[in-house]
Amino acid sequence: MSSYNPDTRSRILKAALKLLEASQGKGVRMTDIAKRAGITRQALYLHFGTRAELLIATTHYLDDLKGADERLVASRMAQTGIERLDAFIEAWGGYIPEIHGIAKALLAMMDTDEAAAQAWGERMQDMREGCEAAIVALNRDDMLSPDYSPEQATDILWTMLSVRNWEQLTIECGWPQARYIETLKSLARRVLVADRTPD
Amino acid sequence: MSSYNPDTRSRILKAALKLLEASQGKGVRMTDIAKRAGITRQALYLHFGTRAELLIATTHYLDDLKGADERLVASRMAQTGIERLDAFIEAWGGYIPEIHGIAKALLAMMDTDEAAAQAWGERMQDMREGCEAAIVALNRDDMLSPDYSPEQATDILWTMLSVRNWEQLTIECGWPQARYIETLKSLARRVLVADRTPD
DNA sequence: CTGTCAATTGACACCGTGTCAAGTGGCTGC
DNA sequence: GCAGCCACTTGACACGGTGTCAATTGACAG
Repeated sequence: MSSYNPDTRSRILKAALKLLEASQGKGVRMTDIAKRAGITRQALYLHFGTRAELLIATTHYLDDLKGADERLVASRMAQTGIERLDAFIEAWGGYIPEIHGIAKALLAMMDTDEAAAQAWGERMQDMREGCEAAIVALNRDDMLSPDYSPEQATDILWTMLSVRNWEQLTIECGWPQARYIETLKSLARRVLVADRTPD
Repeated sequence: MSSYNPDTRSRILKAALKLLEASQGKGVRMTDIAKRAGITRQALYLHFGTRAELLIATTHYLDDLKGADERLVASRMAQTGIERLDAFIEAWGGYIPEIHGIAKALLAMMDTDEAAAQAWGERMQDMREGCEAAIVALNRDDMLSPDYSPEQATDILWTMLSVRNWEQLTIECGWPQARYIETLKSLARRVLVADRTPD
């Protein structure tokens, strides 16, 4: 279902990636990808059954390329809960711009395409686990705000770190990436970390 | 361009609204709306030039119906900055579920349709003004966190209150509406209001 | 020399939006 | 009572994008 000439296959993935990055995920058609990969549109379907399948494969390709797992796993090395929270925000927040194009394309298909919705959902679930791990670490250190249960805190962190929010702050509000990261770290602390006022 | 039989026109708007609400904005075609309004698809185009135009008209119809302006303006009556922040979050946060269906449909068109993008952008700009007013009031009371400029604070509040975030928390995380409102109020305070620890 | 197989060419179906031309039926004014 | 207007209908079609199919080409392998 996906193992013809491996050379062509990765040429397709590269083409898809480039186009999606360049156009921020908007208006990239099968024809365009084929053209850029130097094959015909129909040949695309010899490698990927549907547009959604190709897009999903592209995200995995990107993950490998950028070492997504390594980055996120690294954030688990941090000692204290707070360090871990910071490290996770840096890792994920720094990864968003890299996946933004493809993420947007997938996001746009979600409403109409079941497979796309599921694939994106899975990725978001993975990301959520990172949030949860940070919250658990915070809680272990007795530093989680008493206002929220670990689950609620996870929901909040997960929502704060959504791709849409990154889009809104950096693209719509014009924040530089560095400010995005710094502000999100500060926001997360204010919201999730217990006040240590009396000490 | 939009003034034939006013009866039919509002029947169309009602139909569009019902369908968009019922289906959360997903998969509502011109045919469906026409059918529900009791006319043909082609007749729709006698009243609204394009799907985007119809959707936009539907949002205005909804605003009138629900008294959107009144609600949001009411939040400006509050005395202190903090009251105003709370009032605004309650007003807007309470309005989101009502517009969610149509908002999602419009949101989905944004990538492909210039007019839809612009219309949604304008609405979000209006909403942003509400955020800004609350921030300014907070600042006037000397209660705005020194960590953020009024503009940055507005960006943050505006992003926190996005429809997408509401969707994620209520629909994906399963939060009841009341919890959404309460949590967002508490979040906004923690983030935007200056610490009054020493007194 | 034959078979295999990736890829090509060209055609077509499906869907949803938007357009057009000709027809229908009701109400209005003279 | 009929002429004309006008909202709406019917039916057809174009367009763009995805997905499918059949027949063909050309390379390489045994």
